[in-house]
Amino acid sequence: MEKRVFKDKAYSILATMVKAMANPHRLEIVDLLGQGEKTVEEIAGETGMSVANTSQHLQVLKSANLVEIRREGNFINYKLTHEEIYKSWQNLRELGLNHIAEMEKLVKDFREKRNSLEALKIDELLTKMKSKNVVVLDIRPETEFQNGHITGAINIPIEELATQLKNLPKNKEYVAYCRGPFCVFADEAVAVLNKKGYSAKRLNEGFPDWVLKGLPVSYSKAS
Amino acid sequence: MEKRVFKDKAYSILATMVKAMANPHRLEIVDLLGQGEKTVEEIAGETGMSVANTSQHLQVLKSANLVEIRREGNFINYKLTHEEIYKSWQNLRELGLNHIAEMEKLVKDFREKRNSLEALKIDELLTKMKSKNVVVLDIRPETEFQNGHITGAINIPIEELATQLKNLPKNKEYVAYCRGPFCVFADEAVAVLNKKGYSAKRLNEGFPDWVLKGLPVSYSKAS
DNA sequence: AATCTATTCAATAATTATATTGAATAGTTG
DNA sequence: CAACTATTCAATATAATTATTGAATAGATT
Repeated sequence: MEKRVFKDKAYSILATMVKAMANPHRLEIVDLLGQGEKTVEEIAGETGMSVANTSQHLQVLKSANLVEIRREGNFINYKLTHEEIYKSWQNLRELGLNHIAEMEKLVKDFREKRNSLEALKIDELLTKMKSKNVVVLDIRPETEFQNGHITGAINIPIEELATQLKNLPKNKEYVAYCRGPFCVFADEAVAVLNKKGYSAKRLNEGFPDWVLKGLPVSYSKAS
Repeated sequence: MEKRVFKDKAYSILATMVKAMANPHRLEIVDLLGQGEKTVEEIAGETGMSVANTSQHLQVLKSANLVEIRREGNFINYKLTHEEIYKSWQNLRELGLNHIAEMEKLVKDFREKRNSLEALKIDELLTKMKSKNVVVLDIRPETEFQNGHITGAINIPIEELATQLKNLPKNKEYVAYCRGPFCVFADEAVAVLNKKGYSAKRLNEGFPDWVLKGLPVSYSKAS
């Protein structure tokens, strides 16, 4: 095969894969599936899209082999085909967060209103976990927590936070995390906690980022 | 700002960036600019595109802040705005190379014909460089070599290989590298060397990958 | 200032991507 | 097997992407 033909094919194959990611909805789906498998309906619900549109975007991801399905009764569960796919997304996400001014401003404005601007990096949390009496809060839905969570974290889904406050002593330091930098459960939790007089910050990254760093993870069986 | 609005904006900003990469020609340009800055004409020449089309694609990359320009007389030099951009490309490239069957087959077929299938990884080259009498050949054009190369490598641009053979002893082991996995200078060099009875393999990765690993690099001034 | 040169722009045509709607399908449940 | 449910498909309209052509521009050279 000739040189130029080879290159054209190589870059085309890769561009096809990149194109499959090059859409806001599909990036959000990839981000969401970093938590584990989800049904079409769940994905539609989380992303605010219609089911038909969600399905169509999932087909695009599936054609590019970025996601695969597992049938379970009437439901079809989608998941990422490889962990590396989340890694690539994470990489692109960091590129945007670090170098697109518009992106920085968007996150800053959003977090300022929720007192969650002063966020911790994973490395900073690790230091705190060793030396301080810090409580790590997982603000994701219960099923995602059961699927895997930071070892030592306690699960308080955002809707339960208000009623759980009475069990949280005020003399501790709180770090809230959820799915990733664009997951706002943690921001909402920090807003509530700070308002009630707690010392709370959010973790910049989310659970999948913790996993990719090879840090300790625990699971809990559904009851 | 409302939750959904925030997410829509965040994923849209990132999708705009990813879209800027989601094209075979633009991926090739990003790959090429990993070697350092190039003029529009040079990029057009290397990629086999018309100058007008190249310019148009460069505008797309520039709008996304992936590349920036430096004027020099009549010429405009394009370069990547950040090293992380190459890193993201590298990441996507590896994803494709490892998980797209079509991609694996393409590379395998191409290299089999050139006896360059048995390629070394950077880590393997490092081991060899310590213990063996290996000669590292940089097959890129002279200007790219001068801009930075693997410390200890000698530069033999592909057109000069035939005439330089007389200076290469046959009792050594040769490892040829160029720009990256899709750069075929190294494959061509390996094909020539093996045909002439040398023991030669190509390096899987290219010079930018060596740099991103933080390995030793040398420069040479233009004469 | 006139000419030259590298690059960009504008207009076009062809192709591809997207969201919406409602119908079709495949598997489950009664 | 009929009814149901989750998902996919097909058709449509609108919008975005791409390569080509030739003209325009901005800076350098004479």
